[in-house]
Amino acid sequence: MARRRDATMEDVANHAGVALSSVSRVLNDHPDVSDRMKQRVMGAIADVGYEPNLLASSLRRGSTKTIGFLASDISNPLFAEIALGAERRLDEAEYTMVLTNSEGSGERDEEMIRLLRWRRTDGLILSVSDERRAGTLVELARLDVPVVLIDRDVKGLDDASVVTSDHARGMRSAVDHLIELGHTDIALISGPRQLRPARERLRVFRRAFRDQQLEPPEHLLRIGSFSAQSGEQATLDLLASDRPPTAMIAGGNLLLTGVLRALRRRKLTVGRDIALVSCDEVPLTELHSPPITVIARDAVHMGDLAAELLLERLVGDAEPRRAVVPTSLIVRDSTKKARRR
Amino acid sequence: MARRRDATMEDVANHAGVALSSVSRVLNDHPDVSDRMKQRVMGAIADVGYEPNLLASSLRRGSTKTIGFLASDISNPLFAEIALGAERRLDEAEYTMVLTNSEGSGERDEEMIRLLRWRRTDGLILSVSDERRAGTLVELARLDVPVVLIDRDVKGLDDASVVTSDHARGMRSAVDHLIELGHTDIALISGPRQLRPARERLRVFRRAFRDQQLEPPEHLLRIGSFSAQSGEQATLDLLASDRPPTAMIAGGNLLLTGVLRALRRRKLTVGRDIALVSCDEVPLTELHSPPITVIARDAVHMGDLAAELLLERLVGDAEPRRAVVPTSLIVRDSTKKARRR
DNA sequence: TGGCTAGTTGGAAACGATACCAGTATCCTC
DNA sequence: GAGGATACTGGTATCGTTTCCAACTAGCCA
Repeated sequence: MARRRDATMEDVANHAGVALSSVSRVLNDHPDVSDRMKQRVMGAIADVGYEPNLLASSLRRGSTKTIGFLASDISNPLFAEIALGAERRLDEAEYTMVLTNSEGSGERDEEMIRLLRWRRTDGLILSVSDERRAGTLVELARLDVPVVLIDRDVKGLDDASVVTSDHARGMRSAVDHLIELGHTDIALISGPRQLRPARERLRVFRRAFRDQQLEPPEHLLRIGSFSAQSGEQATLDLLASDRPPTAMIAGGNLLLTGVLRALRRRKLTVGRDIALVSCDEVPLTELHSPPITVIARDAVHMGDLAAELLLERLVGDAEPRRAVVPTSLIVRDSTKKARRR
Repeated sequence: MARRRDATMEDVANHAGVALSSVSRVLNDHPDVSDRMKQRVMGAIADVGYEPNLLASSLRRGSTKTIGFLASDISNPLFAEIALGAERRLDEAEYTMVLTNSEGSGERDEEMIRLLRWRRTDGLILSVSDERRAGTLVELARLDVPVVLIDRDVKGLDDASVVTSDHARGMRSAVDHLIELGHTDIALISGPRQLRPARERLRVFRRAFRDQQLEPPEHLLRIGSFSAQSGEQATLDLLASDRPPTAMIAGGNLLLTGVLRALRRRKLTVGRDIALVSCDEVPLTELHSPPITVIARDAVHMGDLAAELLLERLVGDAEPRRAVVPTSLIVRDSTKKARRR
C-alpha cells in the first residue's frame, strides 16, 4: 500500500483551486471561512486523501500536544495504574502521552528527561528513580515546560507541581495497629532512601514508636531496593536473626511477593506465625490466604490528579501546587493478636 | 528558568562564525569535517546552550525515530510486561516508544492508530481491542509503515509481522491434564471471540475433548470480557447451575481474580472443592494457597520479539514474518484428583 | 606551472504546516 | 453615492532542521 508521497495541504489547495492558507483555515476552523470554501476544501481533502502532518504543525505552532511520562518501573502495577489515570485525563484534553521508563536507573532518568525535552513535549509527569541525583536536577532546570512530580520531592526544583500520597498517615495507622495488637518487634522492609515514599515510611515508622515511648527496632529495618528479590532476601535475613520479628511491613507490592516467597520457604504461616502489612492494594493482597492488611491508596486517581495539575498550568496558566492523595489502612486477617513469646 | 527563546543551530552558527550547514554536519558527524571546525562548533554549542529540536529534524529527515505501541489494556500486568520488553529493545536501537491504550474499545483502536499515523511514527506495535472491526482495517490499510501485531490476527492485513503465543499447545496440555485427573465437567471462562487468544483457547478446548472421544461441555463455556468482573459473574453463574463444573480454566489474570473472588464468596476451596487452571503467570498464581496451575509464557520476551521484528523491517529492510512464543503448563496444587461425584 | 582530485565549507532549497498582512468584494449607513 | 466597516481570501515569511550543489583551498603529479 505504499503511496509515492503523502498528500500535503498544498496538494489540497491545488486540487481545490484555492490558497494554501485557506486550507489551513478550514482545517483549524477559523471563524472567517465561507461555507462554500469549506465544502470545496473538504471535498479536495477527501479526493486527494490528505492527512495532517502533526510534526510540521507542531514545529510551526510551537506546541506538540504531547506529554512525557517517566516512570521508574513500568512493570510495577502501581505505575501502570498511575499511567492509566494520567492517560485518560490527558486524552480528554487532546494530549498524547509518551510513556517512558527509567527502570530504576538515575542515569536513565537523565537521558529520558533530556530526550523528552528535545522532543519538545509540552509538559512532563515524572516519577524519577533517584530524587537526589545532581544530573537529574540539571536536566530538570533546563526544562522550560511545566512539570508534575509523582510522589517525589526534588529539592531545588521549586516550580513543579507535586502529587504525593499521605504515607505518613497510612504508616502511622499501620504501626499503631500492630502495636495495639501487642507487637513491638516489627520489621520494615522498604526501598531506597532516594525515594520519597521509602523515606516517609521510615520516618513515620520510627516516630510512631517514639510517640508511644518505645524504642524503634533499628535492627529490624531492611532498606534495599523495591524489587521482589530484595524483599525475599531481606525476609530470609530477618528470619535468620537472633530475634526475628513478630510482624512485618512490606513497603510495596513487589517487595510483598518477595516476602511471601521467603515466608513460604521457611514454612511460616501469615497471620498465625507472623503478622504482615503491605503497601498498595493488588489482587494478591485481597486474595491471599489469609487476606493481607494493606495501606491502600487510589493509584489511578493519583495519575488523574497529576494530569489535572499539569493541565491547569498548560491550559489554565495556573501556578504550581501540591496535592495529597489519602491513604487508608484496610485491616485483614494477616494482622491478628501477637503470638505469646 | 524561562529563557526568551531556545537557541537554534543558526545561533550556534553565528556565534561560531560558520555556516549553518557546517553545524549540521558536525552534529550528524558527517565524514567531511575538519577537527578545527568540530572544535569551534562544539564550543559554540556549549556557549549558547544549544539543544536539538527533534521536531524540525524529524520533519526534514522524514523519520521520527518513534514507534507507536497500542495496548488493549495497559493496566493489565501482561501488557505492562510486553511493553517493557518492547521498550528495552527499541531503546537500544535509539527509538522512543509512544505507549497508548485503547481500553478495550475498538473505536479507540481506530482513533489511536490514526493519531499515531498523523504523528508520523516510524512503525507500530499493535495489540488491538477488536481484530474484526472494519474501521480498524481501514486505518491500518492507510498506513505506510511497518506493523507488528501482538497475539492478534487481522485478516486482510497481509503485510504485517506477527508475534503470537502458542495458545494451542498450552490449552491442549491443560485440558489433557484435567481429563487425566478424571475431570470432564470443565468450565472455560474466557474473553471475546474478537481476540485471537480467546478464539484459540476455545477452539483447542473443544478439540481436546473431541480427540478423547468426549463431548465438549458447551454448557460450561462462558465467553465475556477479559475483566475481573466478568470472571466473577461467570463463576457465580456456573456455580449456580444444575451441574456445576469440577474444574475451571480462567483465560487471563484479570479473569482469575474474579474467579477467585467468586469461589471465596461461595466458600469453595481451590484444589479441594474445585480444580483451577489460569492463563499467564502473575504473583498471585504462584503465591495463592494452594498455588495455581498455570499456562505460562514469557511476556517480556513477546515484547522484545515484537520490537525485534519491527526493527528487522525498519533497519534491515526485511520481509514481514511470524514468530511464535511457546507456552508451558506449570502444574501446581490447584489441580488434583477429581472429587468423586 | 597547469590541471585534476580530494577535502572542506557556504548558500539556499526543501520538509509541511501556521499566521500575519494585505487586498478584494460585499454590505450598511447617512 | 461616498465612506467605512465587515467578511473572506491570497500571498508570503517563518518554525528549525537536513541535504544538495557549488565553490574554494590545498596538495599532488606530470
